[in-house]
Amino acid sequence: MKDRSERLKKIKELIRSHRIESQESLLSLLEKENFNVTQATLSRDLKYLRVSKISDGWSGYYYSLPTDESPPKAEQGYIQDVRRGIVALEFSYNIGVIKTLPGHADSVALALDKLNLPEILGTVAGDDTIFVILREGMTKEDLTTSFQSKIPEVDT
Amino acid sequence: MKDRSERLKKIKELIRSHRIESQESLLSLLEKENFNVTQATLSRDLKYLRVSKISDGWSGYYYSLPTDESPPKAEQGYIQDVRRGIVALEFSYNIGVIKTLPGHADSVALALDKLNLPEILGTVAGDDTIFVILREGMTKEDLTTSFQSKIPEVDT
DNA sequence: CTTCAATTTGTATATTTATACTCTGATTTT
DNA sequence: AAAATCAGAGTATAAATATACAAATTGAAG
Repeated sequence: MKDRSERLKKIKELIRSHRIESQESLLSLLEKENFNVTQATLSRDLKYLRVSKISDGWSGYYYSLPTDESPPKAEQGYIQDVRRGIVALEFSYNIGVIKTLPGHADSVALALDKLNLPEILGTVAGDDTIFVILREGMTKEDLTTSFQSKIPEVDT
Repeated sequence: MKDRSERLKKIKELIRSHRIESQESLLSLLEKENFNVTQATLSRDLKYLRVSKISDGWSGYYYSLPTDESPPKAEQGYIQDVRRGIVALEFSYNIGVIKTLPGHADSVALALDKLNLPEILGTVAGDDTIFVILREGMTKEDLTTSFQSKIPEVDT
């Protein structure tokens, strides 16, 4: 059927470009694109597409396409929310390494800078990786606390 | 703590060797091995391990370890890229600075990333310079060892 | 040994996701 | 054209999973 495959395509596109943490939020993204279905259908679509929900090992979960479906396509970001672009965050001493969706490091780093978090001395962005240098005395915990209090909501 | 890491190890082992379709069934496998925990703990373990539940596309779901836990694929091509591009490598604490031929930083860094070396937390590339952040506890020596085992005949 | 802070876990529950059942409309068969 | 078959989707609900909170445990500092 025509409608279904259109929808499947759009779902893949959305998953590639956004950090999506639940079927409900994916659902509302789809609505914005004028695809109106229920959560049940979405669940079936995701099963069909072999999409998996994986952990960033830190603050939550997000959907991901199977590896042979997620090519390194660096596309223009419509990321407004810092958290939405972040795929993983780990620390080594005073340096944090953030992994983002491909091509999104730049915009996420910019957004991070704008937050003016006291813990952050500076950032450097590559394509899908950001280094965050912490100020002396600041810890990973300080940052995550401050971070979560500044970032009001997740997804839409 | 001792118990936890034992358990995590066993969980990885079980996931590698069985098709596991729910936390409950994983739980009972663990019980047989004398690990007694609740579903909640298991959920947290799986999050920590970044285990994901994936669909086989038709009959159901099963747990799977993240790809960098499973056998590495064809990385031979990347190895050549890495070898060819590196001009110098020096460390300051947990940060390595790699000098490359002009304009090559990007491709070398990409190749480095693909190697998925356990010592490397992340990289960011400029034009002819790459920063490499080491994981906590890892040293320059660990990296060069691991590096040379994957890439014979490179001086650092 | 005590105290304080950090980690780990269990309990209870909320949230999220899968699915049994049913309906609809499209397509094929007779 | 009616009957039979089938894929897709909605509804309601079951099943699975994540998490807030409190209790327990460990480790470090005095």
